[in-house]
Amino acid sequence: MNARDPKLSQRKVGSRQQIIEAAAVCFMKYGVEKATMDHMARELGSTKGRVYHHFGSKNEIYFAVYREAMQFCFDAVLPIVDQPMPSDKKLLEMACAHARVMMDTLPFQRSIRQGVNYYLHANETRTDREVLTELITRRNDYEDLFRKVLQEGLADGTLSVPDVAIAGRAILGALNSLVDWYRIRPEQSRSEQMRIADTLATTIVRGLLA
Amino acid sequence: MNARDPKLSQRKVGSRQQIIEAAAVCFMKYGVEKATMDHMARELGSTKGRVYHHFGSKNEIYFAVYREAMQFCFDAVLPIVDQPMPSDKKLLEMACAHARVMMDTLPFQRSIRQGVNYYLHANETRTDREVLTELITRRNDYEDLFRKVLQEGLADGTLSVPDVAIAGRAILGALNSLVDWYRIRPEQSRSEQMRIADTLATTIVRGLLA
DNA sequence: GCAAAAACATTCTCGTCAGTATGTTTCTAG
DNA sequence: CTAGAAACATACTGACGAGAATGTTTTTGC
Repeated sequence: MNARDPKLSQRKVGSRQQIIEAAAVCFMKYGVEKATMDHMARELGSTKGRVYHHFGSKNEIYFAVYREAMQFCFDAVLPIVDQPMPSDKKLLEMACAHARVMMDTLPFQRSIRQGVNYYLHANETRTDREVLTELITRRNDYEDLFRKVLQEGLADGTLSVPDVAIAGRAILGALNSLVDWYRIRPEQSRSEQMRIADTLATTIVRGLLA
Repeated sequence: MNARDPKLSQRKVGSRQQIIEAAAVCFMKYGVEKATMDHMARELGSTKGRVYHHFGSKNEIYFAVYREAMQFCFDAVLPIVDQPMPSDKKLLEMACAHARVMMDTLPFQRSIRQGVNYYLHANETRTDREVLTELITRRNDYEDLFRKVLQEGLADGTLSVPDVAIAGRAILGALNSLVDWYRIRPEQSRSEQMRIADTLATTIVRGLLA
């Protein structure tokens, strides 16, 4: 499973990371709530003790998964935002990048989309709620990237929508739906994956009319 | 809560229906998994006994909620499908109707979107799995309504998409996202609700380009 | 008006799972 | 080589919730 890294300055970090990935897989496999600490441990070929050594609670793990999921998104989309480009083209590229991230990091994205609602109504501790709202804020910042480009598009005349907020929801709704219906198929080539992302993004941006 | 119906020819049916509605509300309020039988009973101003008199298990209730949620969708969209109309216009109307149903029956729709993943990986009984796959089939039939109109639109030249399956996913993904971000506001007028549905549907169909 | 059946209430059991306590191994510094 | 700390493993507990068992009331057929 883990190649013995001789330069283990931080064995700890590596182990933590392994746990986060195993958790994401379990969240996807069993559902966020049904996934137990023992599931994660087994996924790691290990035991609960290890998990609780690095994380204080199941919530804490979920939050870590959430944080990383969002990071994946930012890493993929932010570089595009910074490029000088007509807004319509930029939006298309961002949408495409987002779609690709959804597929590439499916366990993470699936987890956070399942879990938010769960953790929202839970009677967590004060700090838990604080962390959660922080993460939601971060997600909001991410979605703002799309809304901002829409706004720019209205200004420079390359885009046209009746309502930026609703259009933003539509875009992300369509893109995020990938985590519900996309299934990883081993025989599916990378280029086929790209085609799906591209087709989806294009369809959303240019609409359905002839 | 419930207006005493003097013409209680079927008290049973009424009681069952009450339970289903209460369950939907609880599923939304607490999340599908966290919602307990006691929650539902309390929502009804009653006890678990009543619930278990009408339903054999929590799963059974969830399935009933699912069934009804789908029925709402069919009832809203099927009449439009049968009307003679250019495909582009028909698609727009269907999308708009679907959006309205999402808002009007929010507790139901939210419940089923949360729960599917949950119940998918669960180690239910044989019949539970059968019922679930039947419901999923039904949902698929529903989504086919949209794909079929897309296909028609390709034929009659009013619509144009690179991939019908993906376009269908995009439409429904965008529309269904409503249950995630739409919040019922008492001060919000019905017409404002309609505007949201209309704007969303229009945005999806005609795209974002200027 | 009266059985008996349906509708509902109350109490208990039993399994599950997050979290804890404590034991054991592996690393690291001196 | 060795003490102590970090990284794990193992065994346990405590709470909670689904569903069953059982008791009580209300409805309906005759």
